[in-house]
Amino acid sequence: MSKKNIPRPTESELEILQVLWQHGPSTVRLVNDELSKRRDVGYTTTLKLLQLMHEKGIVARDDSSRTHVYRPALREQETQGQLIDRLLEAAFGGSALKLVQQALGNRHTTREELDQIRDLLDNIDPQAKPSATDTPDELA
Amino acid sequence: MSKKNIPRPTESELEILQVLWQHGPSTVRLVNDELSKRRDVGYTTTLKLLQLMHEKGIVARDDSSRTHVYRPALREQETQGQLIDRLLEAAFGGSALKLVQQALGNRHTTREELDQIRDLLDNIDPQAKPSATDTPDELA
DNA sequence: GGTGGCTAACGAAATATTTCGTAGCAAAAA
DNA sequence: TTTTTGCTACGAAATATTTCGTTAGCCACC
Repeated sequence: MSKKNIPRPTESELEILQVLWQHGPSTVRLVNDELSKRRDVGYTTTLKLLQLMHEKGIVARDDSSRTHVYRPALREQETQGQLIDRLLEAAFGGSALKLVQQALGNRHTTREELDQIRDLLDNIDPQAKPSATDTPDELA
Repeated sequence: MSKKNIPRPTESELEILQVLWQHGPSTVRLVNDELSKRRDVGYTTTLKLLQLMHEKGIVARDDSSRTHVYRPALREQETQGQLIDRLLEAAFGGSALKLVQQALGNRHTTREELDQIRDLLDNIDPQAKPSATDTPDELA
């Protein structure tokens, strides 16, 4: 029993998850206020969504007091990872390279961010030299 | 009139688009055969999907002969770019950096791919040295 | 010139997603 | 205590997505 029921948040659900990830445990009111900053959405719509997410196990809730408090039941990184996997399969034929190229290519990215990615690359593969000769794969 | 009706392919539609991008103009039969390699899907299901995609303008078709031939009406790169934008907004709060970190971090990527990404980075920002001092932004 | 094999066109069901209105209850305010 | 306010639960509509069955036409072949 490693990974079975992988919840697949919908777009609306992700919107809410982001609020919860960012603000921590929140009431319906708070979540709705946040969503309302971006678009027009009714209170009961947000409530219903949170209730459905609760049923699906996407969020947990504390209903000990009259005003319930919801919190994410999915970890941000893990969820993001799954979403990338989905997109990778759905649109990039599984090639992470293409995805990254696309993400960096057609987009305005600051030099600072580019540097951070370079650091990341170096951490993933400390052997490889940035741009010049490759280290031989086999050790004699 | 720059960008208005941006078609948003569903997951099934993307599956089909990938086949078309990969194989070029194709008959329903061919598309369905490809899809069938991966999962169980009826011929008329694929047909219907292609017809709907045609209505939506996601694919174009040549129906001059009895057996229609479909081809993508969306460019692969452009579509992939939009999908990344979507995901960026939906799950990463707009941070391309986080997305790339996630894409590269929790995944098995070959050294070759990592090197290609390094090249990409150098191309995007030819000024920056891989890790050392930054070039001053302003010219005196 | 009838039959079998393909193909497109519909119509429709099953499911998933999004959005609210209404009702009932509890707590706070008047 | 009455009124007002705020919250949850529930039901249901509107829409979008996925999946097929059925029907009818075309073509090649026997």
